[in-house]
Amino acid sequence: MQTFPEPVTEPAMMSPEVAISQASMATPAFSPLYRQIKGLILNSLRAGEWKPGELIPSEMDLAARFHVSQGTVRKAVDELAAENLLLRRQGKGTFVATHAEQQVQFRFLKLVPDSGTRGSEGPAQRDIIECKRSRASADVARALALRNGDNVLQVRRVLSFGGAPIILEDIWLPAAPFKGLSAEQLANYQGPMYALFETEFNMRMVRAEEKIRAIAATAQHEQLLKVAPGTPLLSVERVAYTYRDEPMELRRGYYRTDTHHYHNTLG
Amino acid sequence: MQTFPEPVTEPAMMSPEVAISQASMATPAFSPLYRQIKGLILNSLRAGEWKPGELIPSEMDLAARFHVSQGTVRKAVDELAAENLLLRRQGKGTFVATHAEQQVQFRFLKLVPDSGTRGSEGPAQRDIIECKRSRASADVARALALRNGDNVLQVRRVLSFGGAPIILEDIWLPAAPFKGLSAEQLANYQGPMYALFETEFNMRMVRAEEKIRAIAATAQHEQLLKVAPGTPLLSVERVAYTYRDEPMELRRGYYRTDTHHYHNTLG
DNA sequence: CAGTGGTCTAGACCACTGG
DNA sequence: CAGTGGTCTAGACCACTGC
Repeated sequence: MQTFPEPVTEPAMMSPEVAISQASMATPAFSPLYRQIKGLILNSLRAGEWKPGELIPSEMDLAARFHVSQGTVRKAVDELAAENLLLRRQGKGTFVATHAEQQVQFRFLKLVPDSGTRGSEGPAQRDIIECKRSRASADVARALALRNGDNVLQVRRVLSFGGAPIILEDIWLPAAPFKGLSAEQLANYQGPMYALFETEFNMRMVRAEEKIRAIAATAQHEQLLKVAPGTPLLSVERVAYTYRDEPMELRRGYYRTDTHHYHNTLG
Repeated sequence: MQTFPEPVTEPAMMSPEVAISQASMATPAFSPLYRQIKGLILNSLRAGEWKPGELIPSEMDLAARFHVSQGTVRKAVDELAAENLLLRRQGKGTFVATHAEQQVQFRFLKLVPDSGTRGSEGPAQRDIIECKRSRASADVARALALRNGDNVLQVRRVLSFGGAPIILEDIWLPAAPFKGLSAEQLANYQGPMYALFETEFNMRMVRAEEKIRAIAATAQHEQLLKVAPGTPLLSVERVAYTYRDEPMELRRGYYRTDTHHYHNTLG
């Protein structure tokens, strides 16, 4: 494997996808070939060459396209699959992962009922309390890598399970990429909000970081979650990132934990 | 690769390590060869053939021992390394993972200061409040797969960072495997408690599940954590498991989250 | 320098899916 | 049945460690 320009055999007429070797490099950070291939596949995902839910080319095709062996492509795809960016299905092919799949309805929601599994209480009820344009406060701007006062969309909603309000969420999104998002759209859409982001705004949330605290309910919590004054609530602040590792959503969740709990596995 | 008895070439004189193929099986759950090898390596870990921190045989040696190719051993070791049971170090070899390493001092503790990284406040101070024998209550027995009233050791301790008490922990351990554990031993030991479990009781904690809730501080919390009455605290109930997937520790932690938060990454 | 894990290849065959 | 991902092998070479 050496440095060479893309021969442009047939794959459309895009992508400067050249696998760069480090033959004569002075070892300034060695990067194996499969990682370079991984990067090229990632670029195609970022560029939208294959959209969420779609089938990507077979390993053999990708191997031919990048002029490497199937094994090398395999290792690249392995890593992307481990990061939940791709989904392998034996006999069918490799697909771009999506939030719209039934199996992983609430991939980022770790709150589960104390007894039974999620879904045992029936489908979640989602009520949009409000959806408005506003200006980013200092902390919202910092979390989303915006400037103070930049336009943001602010959504507030309540999730109920088995008829009882359990979660209150405040969500902030940069206004530009989510132009046109409305309360009606949110209310009518069936499926996870992140799936709507994918199909309507071409925004795929790939990863998130959460900071969890215990707080006392304030007046607005008491009203919307129907809890007594001062009830301890779980405060879950989440920043979600896209393919490009840009922060694209800030979400502050307030969870009732009298009948549910946040579940986490430590490897 | 077929069914065959272990030739006993040289590796000591233990282990019935036979790789079983499924040549004529009616496909009742297909298990690839590398998973069988993984199981054999796991057995050696469970049996204590290699102890935490020790070097295990090279991939070539293991391949010869199991009569498979290096690539197959590699895949087995890859999975064990991904599960944090083994640790690969290029040029040196593969080691049995341990809680005693500096890099991963608090592998299971996800509480971090709001500003700065863990350790920025200096070393943690650990005060053992009590260490006593008692009998398992119904919920403790259930969590540890014991019978009601079985003997357990109960430890209570406070962790302080930067001089301030932040965490109160109640820990339950089955009495038999941890016979001899004392408050002095806990107080004198430098390093993570799980490292002490490894070296003194041959108990390696491999995995844990946590249930997180928000609760209001009670009288004992107020006193030991020096918080005002009713302060919201994070309640973290952890069950830790060994190599054999047996629950070996129940730990109820109460975290102050006014200056710290529980950090979690969602893949 | 030898020994370790890490990468890359080429080829054979297996398990699974769908037409 | 052809096409996909999944497994297994054998061999060559590279990057890193320590003597």
